[in-house]
Amino acid sequence: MDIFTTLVHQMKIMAYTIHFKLNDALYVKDPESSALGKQIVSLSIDLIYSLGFETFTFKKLAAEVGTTEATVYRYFENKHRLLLYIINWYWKYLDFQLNLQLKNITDSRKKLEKAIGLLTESISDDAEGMGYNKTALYEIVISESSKVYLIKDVEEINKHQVFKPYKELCSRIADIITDYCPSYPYPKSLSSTLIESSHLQQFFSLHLPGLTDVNEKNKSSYTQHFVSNLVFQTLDGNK
Amino acid sequence: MDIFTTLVHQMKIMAYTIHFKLNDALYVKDPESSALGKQIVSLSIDLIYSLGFETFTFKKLAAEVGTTEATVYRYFENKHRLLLYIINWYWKYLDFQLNLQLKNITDSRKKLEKAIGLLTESISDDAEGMGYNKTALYEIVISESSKVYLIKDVEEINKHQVFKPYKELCSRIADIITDYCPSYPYPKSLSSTLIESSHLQQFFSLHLPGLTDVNEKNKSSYTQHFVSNLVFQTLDGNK
DNA sequence: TCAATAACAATAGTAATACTATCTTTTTTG
DNA sequence: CAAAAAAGATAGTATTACTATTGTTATTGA
Repeated sequence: MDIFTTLVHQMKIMAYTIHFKLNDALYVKDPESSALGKQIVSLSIDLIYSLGFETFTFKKLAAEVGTTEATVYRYFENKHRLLLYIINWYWKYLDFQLNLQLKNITDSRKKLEKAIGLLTESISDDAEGMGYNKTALYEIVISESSKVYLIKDVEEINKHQVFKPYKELCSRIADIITDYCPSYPYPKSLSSTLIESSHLQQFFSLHLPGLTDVNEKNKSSYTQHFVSNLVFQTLDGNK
Repeated sequence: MDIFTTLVHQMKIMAYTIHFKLNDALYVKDPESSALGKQIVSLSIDLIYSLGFETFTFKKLAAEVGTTEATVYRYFENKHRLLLYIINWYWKYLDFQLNLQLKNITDSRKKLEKAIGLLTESISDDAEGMGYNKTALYEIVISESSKVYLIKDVEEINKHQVFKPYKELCSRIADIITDYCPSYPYPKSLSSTLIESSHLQQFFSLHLPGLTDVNEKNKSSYTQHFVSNLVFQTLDGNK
C-alpha cells in the first residue's frame, strides 16, 4: 500500500466532505463528532478571518454560533488550541491535495512546480468538499499560522505531536527536493523556507508591498514566480 | 555627505550609549527622554524575553521597574506599541551596524556575506554601547518580531510610517543585491525573504529542528550557511 | 528664587477577557 | 425506556487592559 493510498484510508469521504482525524491533544471534545462542533470550527474560521486572531474571542464566537462560551470551552481549551486545530486541518488538507495532484506526475521538477503552485494558491484547486470558507482559511494561514509556533511553550506542545502534519508536509516537499537534486544539503530547511516565504510574500505583497517587487503587471503571479525562481536557482546551483 | 555620515549625524553618541530617535507614533512620551523611560524599555526587553509576548503585561513590567501600571501607560499606549518600539530600535541598530561594517568593503559579494553574517548573528559584533540586553533583544526579534505586522490593522499603522526602519533595512540590502546582480528581478523580495528566513531558521533550528537540516556538526553556522547558499545560488543563477 | 508646570506615585475604578462551576433540560444511545 | 452524555442557562472569579483623580516631588524658566 503506497503512502497516498494509506492517506486515503485515513480519511472518510462522505457526500463531498473531507474529514481529517486530528491529534486529540488539539481539542477537549472532537469537533468532528457533532454538528455543533463543526459549526464552531466553521464559524471560527469566518470570525478569525474578519476580526483577526487577537480580537477574536470565544464569547464572540459563541454569539455567532448561537450558543454559550461554556459550550465552546467544552470543545477547545482556549483560542490558541482552536487556531492550532484549524492550521493543522489546513496542513493535512494541503498534504492531501499535494498527493492527489502529484499522483500522476513522474518528473520531479514538475512535482516541485506543482507544490509551489499549491502553496502560492496559483492553482485553483476546487474547494469541493472542503466544508470551510476557503478564502477565509487561506487568509488565516497567511496571517495567523506562524502564531501557532511563535510562542514560549513551543517545545512543550511539540511533545504532544501537534506539529506532525506540518512536519509531514515539510518532509514530503523535502523528498521531492532531494529527488530533484540529491546533492543539495538542506532539503528540509529549503522546504520550510519555501512554505513560510510563500505565505509571507503573499502577506507582504498584499499589505506591505514596499517590502517586495510586486507591481500591477506581475501581481497575479508574483509570489509564484519569485519563489519558483528562488527554489530552482538554488537547487540548480547545487547540482 | 554620504549616507553613512548622514546616519551618524542622526544619532548622538554619548558615553558608549547609542540613541536612536524613533517615530513618535510609537510612544505617548519618548522613553529616551527620562531615566524611567529607559528603564521601562530596558526591563521590558528582559521581561518579554523571559515571559514571551503573550504572557507579558504592563502590570508585571511596572512591578519589575518598581512603578505603577499608569506610569507605563504614560510612555506607551499598549504592549503592541512597546514591542513595535523595541523592534524598530533593533532595525535601526542593525542598519547602523550594517553601515558601519560595510563602510570599508567595496566588493558587493563581501557586503552581502557581511549582511547575512549580521542577520544570522554569526558575526560577534560587540554589544558595546547597545544599552540593552543583547541576547534578550535578539531572541525577541527572532520569536516576536513578525507579530508587529501580522495584525488586522497593518495597513492602518503602516500609514504612520512605523515600518520605515524595516523598509530602509530591506532597501539597503536590496541595493547590495542589485549591485551584486543587476539583472535579478526581485531584489526587495529576496531581501525581505533573507531577513525573515534568517530569523525563522534560527527559531526552527532551536525549537523545531525537525523542520531544518541542523545537526550537531553544523549547529553553530547552520543558518548562515543555509541562507548564504540560498542567496548566492539564486543570484548567480540569475546573472 | 519662587511660581508654574510637568512628572510621577498612589489609589481607585471599569469593561472586557479568559476562564470555571453548577444545575437543569434535552438528546442520544444501549 | 433508562442511563448517560451533551448542551443550555446562569453565575461567578481572576486577570487584563485600560482610564481617571488626586497628591507629592522634581524641573525649569521668568
